[in-house]
Amino acid sequence: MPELPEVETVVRSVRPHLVGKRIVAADLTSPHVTPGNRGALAKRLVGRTIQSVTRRGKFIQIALDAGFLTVHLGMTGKLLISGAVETHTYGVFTLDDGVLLYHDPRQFGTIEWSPQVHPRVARLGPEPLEITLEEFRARLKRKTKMKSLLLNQTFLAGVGNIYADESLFAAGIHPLASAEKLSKVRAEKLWAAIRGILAHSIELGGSSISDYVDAEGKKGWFQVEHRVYGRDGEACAQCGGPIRKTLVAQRGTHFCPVCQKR
DNA sequence: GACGATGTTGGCAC
DNA sequence: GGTGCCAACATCGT
Repeated sequence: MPELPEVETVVRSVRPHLVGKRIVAADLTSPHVTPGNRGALAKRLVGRTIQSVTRRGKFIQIALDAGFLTVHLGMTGKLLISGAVETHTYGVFTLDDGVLLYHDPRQFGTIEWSPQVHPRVARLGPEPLEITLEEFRARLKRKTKMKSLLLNQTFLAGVGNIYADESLFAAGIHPLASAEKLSKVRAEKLWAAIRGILAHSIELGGSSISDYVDAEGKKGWFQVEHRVYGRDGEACAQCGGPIRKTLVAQRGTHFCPVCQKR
């Protein structure tokens, strides 16, 4: 589900319900989502006050008056500020005013506490909406395929499968194109495409592919703007030829063989 | 019912 | 530092 625009949307929707609230109870029930001693984690959280909720890459950082609660939604994670406890609800945070639920059928997501900024967050590359063109170009100097590089969170933080495919299409770059051989002009096109697409998606509340919703249960609408992702066999919006789907870096990769050159 | 695919990441072998 | 492959897990479509 969640790439940068979806996580940003979740953060914006959950923030006003959390900041300033105190955690009075935490019920954690998945060894995958909350590895280690869950009882000890719950105990550590009780009594803490939430100071801020921010996004870094695809991570949600909840700053407490002692340490950080870092949430990654994995493929199917959801944070909800209301609703019932269901089969795949693996976190229930009772607040002095309200509740925060974590729901994650596949349990690829994680909720972890750390005294400082989480090491997984510390390792992330720059934010795509903040990086300068100069720095972006400098970071392209790697012997790898563009699709793989865009998925690498140490290159840029927050781009996933959907936005990698959409950005490459918008810039007219083949997913297998070599990163280090990208021309100056095409590098700038890609830099601008990533920014434009992520920003536009945030405006539309992200992409709701299967059942993605924000913390208040609202769907996003950027999926209707997808030009290649999930459009295998459909006509390309630019040339009318068929969009193709292949496998790159073990991930389904959608592109237009006519509009995207290596 | 079996099989393959799904928005993510990490570990392993090479 | 790369790539390729597999792993975690549940659900849905063919």
